[in-house]
Amino acid sequence: MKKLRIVDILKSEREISIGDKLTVMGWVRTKRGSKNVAFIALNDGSTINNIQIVVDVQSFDENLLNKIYTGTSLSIEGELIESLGSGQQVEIQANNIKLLGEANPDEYPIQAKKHTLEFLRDHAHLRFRTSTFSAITRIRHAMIFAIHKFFNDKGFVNIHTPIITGSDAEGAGEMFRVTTLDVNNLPLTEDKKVDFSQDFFGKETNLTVSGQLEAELAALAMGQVYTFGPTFRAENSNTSRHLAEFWMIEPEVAFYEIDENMDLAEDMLKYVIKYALDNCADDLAFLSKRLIDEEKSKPEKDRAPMELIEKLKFVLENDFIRADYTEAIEILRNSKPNKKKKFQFVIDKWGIDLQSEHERYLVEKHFKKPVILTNYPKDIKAFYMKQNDDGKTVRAMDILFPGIGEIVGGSQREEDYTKLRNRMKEMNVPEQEMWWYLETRKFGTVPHSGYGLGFERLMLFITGMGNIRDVIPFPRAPKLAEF
RNA sequence: UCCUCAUUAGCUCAGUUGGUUAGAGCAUCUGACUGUUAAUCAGAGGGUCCUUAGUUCGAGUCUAAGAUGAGGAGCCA
Repeated sequence: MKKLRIVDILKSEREISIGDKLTVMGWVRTKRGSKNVAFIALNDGSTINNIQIVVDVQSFDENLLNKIYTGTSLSIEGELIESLGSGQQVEIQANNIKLLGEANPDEYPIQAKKHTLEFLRDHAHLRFRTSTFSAITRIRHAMIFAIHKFFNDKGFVNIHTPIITGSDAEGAGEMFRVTTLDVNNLPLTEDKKVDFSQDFFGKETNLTVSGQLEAELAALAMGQVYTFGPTFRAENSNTSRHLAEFWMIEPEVAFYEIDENMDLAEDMLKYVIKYALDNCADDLAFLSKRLIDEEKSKPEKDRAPMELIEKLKFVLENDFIRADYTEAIEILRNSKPNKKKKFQFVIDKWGIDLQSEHERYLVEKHFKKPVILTNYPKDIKAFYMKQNDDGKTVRAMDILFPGIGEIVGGSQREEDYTKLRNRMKEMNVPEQEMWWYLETRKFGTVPHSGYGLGFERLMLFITGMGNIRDVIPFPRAPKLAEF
């Protein structure tokens, strides 16, 4: 008997016809019914949609049927029939039901009703079984695949940069230490410091906070490379936009100026959005509906101006705004909230860093589109960014998205050996630990650019979810490592 | 880490000015009924009111500390 996944049973060009026998396996979403007939909505994770199993109650053992609840796993042999009900086109008339695994309703926490996302976070091992989370998980896969496809089709080479790093000079945040030393009995040097020469690597090591520096090494030989790997930040960040362990995409391209870098980032974002619209229509429709329901409980002024799919199409069809930091400061300085001192941080002079409230004003109120800001003051950006001729700014670019803030951060890199070395000295970046990075500027240096995209931030945008802990299966954050 | 708010049945929530035996919907159980769509109808069971200390004759309700969660901020992707 043919074993089929639910997605393949429900699609229009299916392998089997009405009247054919088949086997289907999955988990019960709901069971309804009575003495004569029962209906089981079965889901196997292959699609957001369920297949309806029709059970003639009289021809089955009552004890078996009494054990079928939400969460129970079943193997069904039956016949594909056209549905007599109105909610679906086809369904399966069960001939044989095998109970694979019981789910005691007194203990099984997931019910056939709406649960809060907070509750599901506490049951992360079971939340894959909900419609919302299975939709997110399928979309997440599609986005991973789309990103690799985008870069592969453009001839990029994927680089696995190290997860354990011996350099603590990347300056991108607090790091998690990696050690095999006995933390209850640390070896000490003569001056009572921990003796890391006895550690596994013979030196201090940490989990990576960015693959960029290593990706640059590869780009300065391979031309076009990208990384897509786990990234770790030990910051005590308790927000809906931060994780301690997240996935980052970092393309790095030789012979690339900042404008080409912006084009690449915009093309990539639009490519993956289109990929989602083309390949995840059912899941997006479900999430859109879910979001609309959720918005109904909010006051009208706090509601999103567009529903999810409309928003994705809008971003796809419009050019991102490109503006200089200096222009942004002028816009903000002359803005109503600034003049009325509604901003918590009033914009008074050139050179200050933009706060979330400013970025949100630019994206959501002023431009009403994604915005790429460039040419930031050098003092608020990293040491490796290319210095402009004005002596004040660097060729940084941040892409700001509505509702999410900074989704991409990148720059043209400083390729001049002397300028880079001087900047490292000014910013107290230890030169001796970065000798390998500097050597790429000493030997055959070329202009190059790259950026970092936070994958989970992209997922927030694509799915319309509000909390980053709901777009990754097993979130890591302060006090959160249960699952 | 800071600010604000929250924590009551398995889940989502209500609970008046501090006052008798803490309620509802869903879920579960029992029964009825039905090609049902998170089925419906009737009934039943189900509580460490987050924890600790305090105020009070009396605390779900007031105070303090702590835990956990949410929203916002900082850091950033």
